[in-house]
Amino acid sequence: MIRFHNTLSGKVEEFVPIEPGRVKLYTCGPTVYDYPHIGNWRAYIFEDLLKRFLRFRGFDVTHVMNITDVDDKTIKGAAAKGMSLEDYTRPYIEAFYAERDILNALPADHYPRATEGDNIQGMVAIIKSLLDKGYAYRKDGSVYFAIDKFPSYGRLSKINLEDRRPGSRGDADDYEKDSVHDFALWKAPKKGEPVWETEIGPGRPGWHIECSAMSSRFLGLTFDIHCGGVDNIFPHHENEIAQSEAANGVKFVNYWLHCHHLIVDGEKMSKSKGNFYRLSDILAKGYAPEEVRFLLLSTHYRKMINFTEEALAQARTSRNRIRNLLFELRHIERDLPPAPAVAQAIETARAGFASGLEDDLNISEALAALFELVRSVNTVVSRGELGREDAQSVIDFVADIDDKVLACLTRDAPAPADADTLEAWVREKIETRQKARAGKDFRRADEIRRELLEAGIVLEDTKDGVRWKKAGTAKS
RNA sequence: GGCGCGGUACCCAAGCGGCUAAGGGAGAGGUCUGCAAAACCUUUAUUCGUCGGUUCGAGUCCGACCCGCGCCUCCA
Repeated sequence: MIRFHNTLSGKVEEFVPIEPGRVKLYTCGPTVYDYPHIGNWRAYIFEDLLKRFLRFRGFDVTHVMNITDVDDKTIKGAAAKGMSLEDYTRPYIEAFYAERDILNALPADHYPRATEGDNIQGMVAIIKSLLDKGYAYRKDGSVYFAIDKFPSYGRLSKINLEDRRPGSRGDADDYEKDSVHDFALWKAPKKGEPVWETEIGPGRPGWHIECSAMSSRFLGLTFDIHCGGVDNIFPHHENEIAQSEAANGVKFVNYWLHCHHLIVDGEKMSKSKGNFYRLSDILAKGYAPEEVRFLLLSTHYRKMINFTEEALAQARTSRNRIRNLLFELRHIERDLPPAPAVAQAIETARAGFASGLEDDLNISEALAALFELVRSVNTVVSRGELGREDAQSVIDFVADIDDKVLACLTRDAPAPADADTLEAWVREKIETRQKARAGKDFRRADEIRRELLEAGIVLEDTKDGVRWKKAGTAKS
């Protein structure tokens, strides 16, 4: 049984899709006024884990992620550079796709942009329906949603509007509304802003309406899962529910999953504090993308991650424990009959891994199952009792869950163009060192080993000869 | 003020009513090794922020309190 924490109920619930075997998933994507930061990736990697797990369990997942390319920030940014919205947002969209691939997140099936194709028309249709039904009203060319017409407003965020602290609302809009809590569906034209001529008049969409329109376009009026960061619960997702359910008269989303924030060195990431990181900043420190992904993945999605250099280092050593086993297994050549204990250990790990993730994506439990396999297999290896066949079974199992779910264990960086010359150079060094060792010239042998280490090559002297691997790529 | 999250070993982190409190890192001792690396074995919380309560039995449920944090305005 798969269970997820549903923000709507505040509880962990059994997951039952609308249509057996299929999951319709919508995740709030980037607002492309700037490059994505590592906190954004926490959310997208959580969503990737969710999607991969559902596919792992055999569901056919349709995933839609919107790209917000028209809002206050993109308009302002484009205006400041004297560019069109499209030209202004393009590099950020491209960076988002590029980083997604670097972090090995699966692409969504659709990435609708708000300004693209008929999307604005879709939004207008909902707004029109809301006006017809009396949920929305016009004011000075703008259209607002009247939240007092929608009694269940606040159900998702558990916000009682009467309790909201007076004076803290800091209305950023320059528009007049009947009630301060009402939100804009459609914004009247302003100088220097893009304008769409539509049935409800000229203007541009409010922020929330795009998700209502674009989710329904691909997933239907009611769909299974909607994700985002906790900060989206209010007002964004609350407003989406109000708009969609008022307009359509049916439930909008069955399961709302929200991930917690990532903080850096114990503090919220912000540009003014100077603790604002992009993926490229982390990679520049010498960490591999897979190590970053492992860290983002290895903390439960509803728990805050404290992103620190130490956490990154721990993610690396932790991940290396698994990779060291795979390295070891690839060198096993003995032919021994398969040990029943190994097959048993693999099955235990497979079951533990799956049941951990089934329980609201309990990644700690899933990884613990994997690490228990690592230890038990290492034990057999250290006794020299593991044969080639068993080794391959373990490799296949790890490759399988990595390929389908974790996506950060077995994939190696592409070999550099000069891989062959590197290989030859290392072989030559090892040979020289072996001669030195044979002549008990350990000082010379250690020198060579140190030289290789500085080049990022780790040597291991084993009974069956010397072997080498690339070290972690961090500078220290 | 309202809503919500968290406080489990040196660090990260599961467990959420009942066998000896998962797992990873780090530390200590041992094995292997010329020395390393990797790995294995042993070891590191009579105790789960504090104080009460419920219970035959509580990190696990209830209440109060202390500490840290997020949201309530754009934000993953």
